[in-house]
Amino acid sequence: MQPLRLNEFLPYRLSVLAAVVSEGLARSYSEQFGIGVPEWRVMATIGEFRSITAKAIGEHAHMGKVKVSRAVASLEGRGLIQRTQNAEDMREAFLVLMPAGDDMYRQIVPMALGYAETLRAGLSRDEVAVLDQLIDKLMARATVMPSAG
Amino acid sequence: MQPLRLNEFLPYRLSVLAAVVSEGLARSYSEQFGIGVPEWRVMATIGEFRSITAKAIGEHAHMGKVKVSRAVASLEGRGLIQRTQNAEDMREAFLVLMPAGDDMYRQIVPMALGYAETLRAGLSRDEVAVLDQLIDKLMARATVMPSAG
DNA sequence: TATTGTTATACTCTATAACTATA
DNA sequence: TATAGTTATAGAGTATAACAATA
Repeated sequence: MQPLRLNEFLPYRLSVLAAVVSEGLARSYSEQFGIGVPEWRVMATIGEFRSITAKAIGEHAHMGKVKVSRAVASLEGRGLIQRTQNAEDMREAFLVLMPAGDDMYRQIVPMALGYAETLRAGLSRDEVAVLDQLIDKLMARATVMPSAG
Repeated sequence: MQPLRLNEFLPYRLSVLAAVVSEGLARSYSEQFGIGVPEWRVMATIGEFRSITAKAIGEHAHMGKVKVSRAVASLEGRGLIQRTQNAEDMREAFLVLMPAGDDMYRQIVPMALGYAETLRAGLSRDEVAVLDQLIDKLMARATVMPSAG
């Protein structure tokens, strides 16, 4: 049987890397702004699109509707975002950043971009490009794969 | 302000990729063998070293002592592993796979390696090598980084 | 005093499904 | 019937610290 060395095993390596990276960034914005990963992803998505429904956020930020709903409720309760029902389909609402949310967003974005920049700082321009391609390819494979075994 | 597009943001991309990859693999062994990620990591580490303490497992598999302790208790309760106190330091115990655990391990390893192989199947030999280097570099950066901002 | 490992506590997160309102 | 979104429930996972045993 082929040996399996955990520290050379791709799924394990990706999992640990993502956890370390995610925790490093999340610690910053959770300490400074008191929000968690789901709230950050919702704010980032609203900030990116300016006005968007909960469903579209879930699709864009890889979150289920329950998680989106709870993050939205939390952000709305803190006055960071506002929802306005769509008059043409009263089931859904458009979400936008309130001034306080926009302030926070404008503080988090440079910090987050700086974090990603620092991460990439050890890589050459070519390596950065290859990294992005590799992530895309692996995502495509992993998404299509039925399951192992 | 520089825009932040979530789907181009490295920490987010790594997080989603790792989650998709990890879930695909974990679904297989959880359905077939009824173990979760911590149990799999403990078994993989014992299988790799044949005999090892809980503390060393935690260091090797990036798990806290509480998580290791609970995974070990679960695996021991199912007769998959056995612990033997170290006569030279009675605080710790060496863990080994029992026959049933070894059987399971020998079924999971080829499946897990096959999964990783399928993941990499779309990559060239060069890309695989670069990927491993990139993960190492990013891990080193992320581990050293104090926090963002 | 420090270390290995376990247990307790409270807390958070999650998955599922039931539910409301609207289409 | 189907969809957008919320709420309920229960179960799993987590962090922290307290704890026992040993060094």
